[in-house]
Amino acid sequence: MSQPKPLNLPFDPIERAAQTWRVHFGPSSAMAAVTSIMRAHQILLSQLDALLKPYDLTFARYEALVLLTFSRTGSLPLWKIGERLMVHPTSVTNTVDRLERSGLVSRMRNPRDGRGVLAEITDAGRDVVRRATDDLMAADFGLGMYGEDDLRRIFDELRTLRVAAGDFPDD
Amino acid sequence: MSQPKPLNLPFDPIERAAQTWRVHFGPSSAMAAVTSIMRAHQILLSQLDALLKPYDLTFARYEALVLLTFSRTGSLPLWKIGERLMVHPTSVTNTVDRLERSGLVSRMRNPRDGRGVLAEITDAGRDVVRRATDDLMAADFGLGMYGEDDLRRIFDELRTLRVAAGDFPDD
DNA sequence: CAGATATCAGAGCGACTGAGATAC
DNA sequence: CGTATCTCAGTCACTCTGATATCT
Repeated sequence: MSQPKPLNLPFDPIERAAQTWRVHFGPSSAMAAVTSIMRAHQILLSQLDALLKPYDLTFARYEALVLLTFSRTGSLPLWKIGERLMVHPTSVTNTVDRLERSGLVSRMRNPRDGRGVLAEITDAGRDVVRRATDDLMAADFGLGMYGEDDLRRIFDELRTLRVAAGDFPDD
Repeated sequence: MSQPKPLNLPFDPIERAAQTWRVHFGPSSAMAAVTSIMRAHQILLSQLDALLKPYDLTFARYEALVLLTFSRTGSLPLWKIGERLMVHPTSVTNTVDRLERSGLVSRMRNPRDGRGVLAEITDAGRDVVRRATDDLMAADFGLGMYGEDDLRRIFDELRTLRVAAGDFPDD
């Protein structure tokens, strides 16, 4: 992914688009917000992937590893990984393939359900998670420009969207 | 892209991850915020791409078309499209290829700079933009659950990140 | 049996690198 | 000349669909 080129425009391209939008089509705050989220995603993913590159991880693979670290036994059925990370079953297969090839997890039959497969984190996997997490936390996940209040506000604000999308009930 | 599966979990997977994270690694608000942005991006992109599918457009291609609509002459050099949309030069070539194959834009030599190429929107392109924009606005860009204030707050909050990433100066 | 859990093949999308053509 | 613009070839990551095998 590399660094997201600094761009270094003399103006805010999203703000400019929003102004022009207003003239042509009308209200543009939704368009500006959606574009901001797209760009924020792009910036953050670039930074995180760059931080994780030395460990031969992507953010998606890192998240899967962390999830396994969190489980009591260090292993989880693939379907549960997909559920928690909110990704497609075939993406889980792919992610676990890649982690297994790197020796960070290993596959086992699920003794409690013959249909299923468990991904179990290896010692090497635990070691990589620990070091990668140190790096990510040192970099504040690319969000070092925000204070605690801002971070919580971003989370809360986007939670509304996730609830509306049907991710989970609003309590 | 289709609808982002409603997920329908009985709990917020990001909140749960943040709680566990706190126990294992410490403060987790940055991790929760970053994961929220990732998920928000995924939800919105799915919805927008689904809305645009009838027009054989992706959101990236739609943005390029809109940009051309906004220009005085209906045409822009490719490098400028890349600058405004914040995407890689080869991605612009690819996007314009796809739009050209669909007959929505056409390429011309730049009369003012023989090195460059202009993408010019066609009548068919203008027609598609108009209809697609109607649909997107009717769907509030997938952000209908927010009010004006929320939308502006989201934009402002994420602007800080874009400035810090070097996209443009903070005035 | 129907339903759940993977996996595989194949496609699309977008991002990138590196090399090259062309024009300024 | 060096620089800027664009294209091409190739790689990679992620996502999805549709089909299949296996097990409950």
